[in-house]
Amino acid sequence: PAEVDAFREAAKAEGRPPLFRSPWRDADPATQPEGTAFVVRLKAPRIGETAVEDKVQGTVTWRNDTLDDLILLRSDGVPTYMHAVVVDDHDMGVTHVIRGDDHLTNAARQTLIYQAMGWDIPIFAHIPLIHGPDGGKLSKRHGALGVEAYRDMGFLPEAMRNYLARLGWSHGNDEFFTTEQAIAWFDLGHLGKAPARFDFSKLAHLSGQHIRVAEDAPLLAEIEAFLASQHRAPLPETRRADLLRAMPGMKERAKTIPELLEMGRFLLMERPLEPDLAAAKLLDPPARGMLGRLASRLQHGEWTAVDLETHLRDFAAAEGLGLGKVAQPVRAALTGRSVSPSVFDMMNILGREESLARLYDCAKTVQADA
RNA sequence: GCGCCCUUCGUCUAUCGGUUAGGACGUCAGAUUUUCAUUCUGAAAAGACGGGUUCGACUCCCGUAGGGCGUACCA
Repeated sequence: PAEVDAFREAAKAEGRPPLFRSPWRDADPATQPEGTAFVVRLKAPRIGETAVEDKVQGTVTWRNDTLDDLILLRSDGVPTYMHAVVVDDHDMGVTHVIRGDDHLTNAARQTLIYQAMGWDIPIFAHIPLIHGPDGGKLSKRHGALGVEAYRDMGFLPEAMRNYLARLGWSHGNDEFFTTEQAIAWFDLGHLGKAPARFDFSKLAHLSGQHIRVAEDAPLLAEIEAFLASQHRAPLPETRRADLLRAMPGMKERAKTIPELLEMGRFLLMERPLEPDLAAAKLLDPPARGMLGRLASRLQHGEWTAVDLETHLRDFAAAEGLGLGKVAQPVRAALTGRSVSPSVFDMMNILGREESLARLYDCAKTVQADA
């Protein structure tokens, strides 16, 4: 090691490439000093060039004098990675080596080992790396995240696969596809060569698309898995069926699992609801009075989403109000929020009893105030 | 420093010598809508730069600039 360090420093000082040229390369084994630790290096060719036929990068060549005599066995006798992968891949009968672009030079060095062993060289494909949104390298300290982090953010796994596949690879103008389609379509020929930047907006958009076309039951399972991974309380058994019924209305307006969960919140809340700031603003005294009159009117009659819409429209007309003036306070009373799925859908799923109870909760408050 | 690679709208990409350079995300403007989100319509937006080759270059070649990866007795 001391010998190598000294060599490198001298080389640097003289402006030569710091490739180590061992003085022992051609030495007679008999002249080896007794008892000194040593490494075993590959006696690599110093003339000619080495080419890697890469399925993505094309033919890439290196002059052999720019490649050094890499270490095969460390002084403690343990093989290096470079040596071990080649032997392992050969023994395992590996035919294709597909990995990150950062291994491209390793392909050249490994080719040297394959050639020295007289083994067939596998097919190489070095795919471009992914960079951060700022174009910089995607390292740990630059915000690189493991897949678990994306799961924790609530992106649908199917969307994540869709997005990642599309990063650096294309299939014509297809942007949205299933994992099955990606598997059927994927080919080394349509991979790009340049690194791609990670774009959260596009991922979110795709996630929303996948949520919208997903079946209700698997989505509920995703919500439960999400809750579990966040160490949050599981969904009450009694609410699962209602949540499933509400799912069509929920999934239209969510891009991630937490957003989906938020849309189902109205089913998970217990009376009396605590309105947030925006909802409280909608529930001013006149609105509360109006809710009381509406609730009374909804005591009887059909209770389906379409009937409810008709009733609310009629009621709004009777009050001389636009539908929005009625629906927003109703939404606030029903959910404690200003954002939610359709009020008609929610009332339908909540049922007459619970819906009216929530409306009366708000109507009562105004009487108490007065 | 040396070696290798990369470079089309802000971003992901299509194009494999002849196109009004297409699509998607995002942005902006409209429409629809009970909120939000959708959905729909429209708009702005690109071949890093300089030389060649060619009847003709985003596309092929050279150079420049910028970026990335590699350069361990790590994997």
